[in-house]
Amino acid sequence: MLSLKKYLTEGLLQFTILLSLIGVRVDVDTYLTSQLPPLREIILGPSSAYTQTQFHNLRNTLDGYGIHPKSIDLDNYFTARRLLNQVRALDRFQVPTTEVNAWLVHRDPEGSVSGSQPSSGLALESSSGLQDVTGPDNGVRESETEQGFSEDLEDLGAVAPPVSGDLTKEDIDLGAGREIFDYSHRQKEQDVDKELRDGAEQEDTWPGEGAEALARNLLVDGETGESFPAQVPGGEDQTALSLEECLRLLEATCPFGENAEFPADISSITEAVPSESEPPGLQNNLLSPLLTGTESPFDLEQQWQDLMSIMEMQAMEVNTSTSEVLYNAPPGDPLSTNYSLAPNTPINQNVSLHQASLGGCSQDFSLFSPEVESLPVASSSTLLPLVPSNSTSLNSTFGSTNLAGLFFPPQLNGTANDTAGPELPDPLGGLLDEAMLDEISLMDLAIEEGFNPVQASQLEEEFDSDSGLSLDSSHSPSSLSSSEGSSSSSSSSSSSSSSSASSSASSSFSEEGAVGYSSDSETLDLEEAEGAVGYQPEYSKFCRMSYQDPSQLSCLPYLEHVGHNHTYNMAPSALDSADLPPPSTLKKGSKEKQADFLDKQMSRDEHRARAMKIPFTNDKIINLPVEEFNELLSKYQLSEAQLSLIRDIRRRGKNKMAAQNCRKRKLDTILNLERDVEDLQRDKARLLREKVEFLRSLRQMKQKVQSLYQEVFGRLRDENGRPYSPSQYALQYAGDGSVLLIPRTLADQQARRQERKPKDRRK
DNA sequence: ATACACTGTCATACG
DNA sequence: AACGTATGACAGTGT
Repeated sequence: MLSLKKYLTEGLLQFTILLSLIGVRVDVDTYLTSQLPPLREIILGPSSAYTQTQFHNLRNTLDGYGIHPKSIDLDNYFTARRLLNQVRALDRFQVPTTEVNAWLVHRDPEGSVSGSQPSSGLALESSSGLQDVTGPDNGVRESETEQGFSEDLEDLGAVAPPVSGDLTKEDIDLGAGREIFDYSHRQKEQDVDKELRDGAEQEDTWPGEGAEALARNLLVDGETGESFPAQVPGGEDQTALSLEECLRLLEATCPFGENAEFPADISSITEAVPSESEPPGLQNNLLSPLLTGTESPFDLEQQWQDLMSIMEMQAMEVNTSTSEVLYNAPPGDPLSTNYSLAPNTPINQNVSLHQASLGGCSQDFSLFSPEVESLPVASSSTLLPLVPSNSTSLNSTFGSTNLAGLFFPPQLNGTANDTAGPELPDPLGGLLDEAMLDEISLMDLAIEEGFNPVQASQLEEEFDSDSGLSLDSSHSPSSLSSSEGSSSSSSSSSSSSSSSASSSASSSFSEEGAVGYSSDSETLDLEEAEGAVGYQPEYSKFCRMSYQDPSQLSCLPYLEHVGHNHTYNMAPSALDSADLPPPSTLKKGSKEKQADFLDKQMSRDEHRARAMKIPFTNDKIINLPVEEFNELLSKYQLSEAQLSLIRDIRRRGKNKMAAQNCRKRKLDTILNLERDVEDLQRDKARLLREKVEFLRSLRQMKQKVQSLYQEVFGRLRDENGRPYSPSQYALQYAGDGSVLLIPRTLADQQARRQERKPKDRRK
């Protein structure tokens, strides 16, 4: 049995977790959050397999239920609902569109800078770029809750615009970003404002600088502003910049923890470098191969599914972070934001800013590689609209290549500079505005529904119904139970004492014979046993006293032993009315009603005890420790029938409490499971977000490397002052940090070797 | 009248 | 062995 139980328990738990992880969460949720009735059925009903779970295990931890779990849960849910509403309200009203706009603006310069001009990008990254980046990120994140899935969105969205520009930013995101999440909203706003200003400034300044100027900056160290002479192993010293230095800088800017891959990737650049295309087409080739190269490692479909699941799961987090999440990161957004430049598109105002930012970005990029962009861009632009429906296409998008393309604003498609700007926001905006928003709102509703209204109401019901139970405790003169059962075990104290106390209280007013159970076989014996004990008079007195003022009794616990009355649980009125004809018919009516009512609340055992004239309360019978209980019994001369009844009462009473505890435990277990599932889903979503972030960062790093590579390679000149053909030569990043210009064939061979290595590792 | 939920009780197993 | 507890199953009751 034990093993079976364990098996069931673990199995069910695992199954539940599996379900949640697989994405079946909905079912669980509906069950747990919005379908309490089924739960109850599970709990109470025959569908016990589920409940079988860890009750034994829980026993230890759940022991000592002082409070009814239902009530607790109800409280939690109501609180949660209230908070959720507040959060939502906050969301609706407090998230200014300007924030988003600001963010976009801010991003704009960065993206353009980094994307188009590697050298300048470096400088920016190291200095202002970094700061800017961190600022916006913080701001965005601040708006989100700690674990808000929006975090994901914002990160993606925020990062996306900059394109390949900020590795440092990425690093920041990945590294410190988590801790920043808790920033206050206010701070965020401030940051946003600041960013806005910065962005505006940058926008102003950037246009002024021509492509040439930017290109010149290539050799400038971002930090020192120092320029480096380039030295090429081949003896072509004409190159003005030091490849090593460039790469070193590049490396420095990419402190990624995952950079274990980095060197390989860089070296793979050589492979990626287009061999056939001439300088004009070079860049084009360069980009695509490099990006595509990374695609293989990741299962695109899986990632897409992950993203989808993120969106779903993030809904769970909404409970706590609904507002920002919903606002900034619509369920469908993670993807769209990831791959698109307009993460916050839902807000229409963003469009203009987007356009501006994108324009700049595209411009810069175009400067760098006008023709090349067509590849990635095309894929991205076409894919973006498909985001919602076309998984495969998205999958491809998710791949490094497409992602890269996504990062490059759609406008980049060849024309870039002027035209690109305005177009970008629209498609995305349309997606986000309509489908995404709808989805968001639906999710929002679903979340709310699932969590609050239904559950809360049902819990409420439970509570009410349960209050029947708790009623006992509330009604019961606590003093009675406490005093009488003073030494009783703590475990049984609350519920048992309450019930018994209530019964006694009600009994005080109940009238004999009014109860349907009076016909019990046991009652028949009562008459005989009646005479067994002879203190009726005093008992009745005390009994009345106790019922009239329970506290009194509690103050005088010893009195119980003195004035025991078989009819302890009979109300004074009950005694009178039952034994004697009602003195006055006027009073009788109201009294009878009252008595009936209270009588009905008396348990069967109480009725029986009363009928059998048991000289002490059921509470005592049930809750007294064995020793005291036996002691109590020994004090009275009780008939066999009475003793039997007392023992039954004790047994039943204890079992009753046990049953109540058992049911509470069941409910708690289910609720805990629910929470666990939610937590797991949250964790999963978080991990997926992180994964996405890493992938994105990786993409960006590769893009950056690619662009730097292009820059460096493009500046190399042979002895005759002619540029090297990318088809014949490639730059190779050596392990010692040096960069070599080697023949293409050699580079390809090396690249292939490196490709095989990881594969072998996997195997 | 029926279904459902809640509660109490019994039987049983376990510690 | 007695006692207490846990829990499935069933029945009674109320809605």
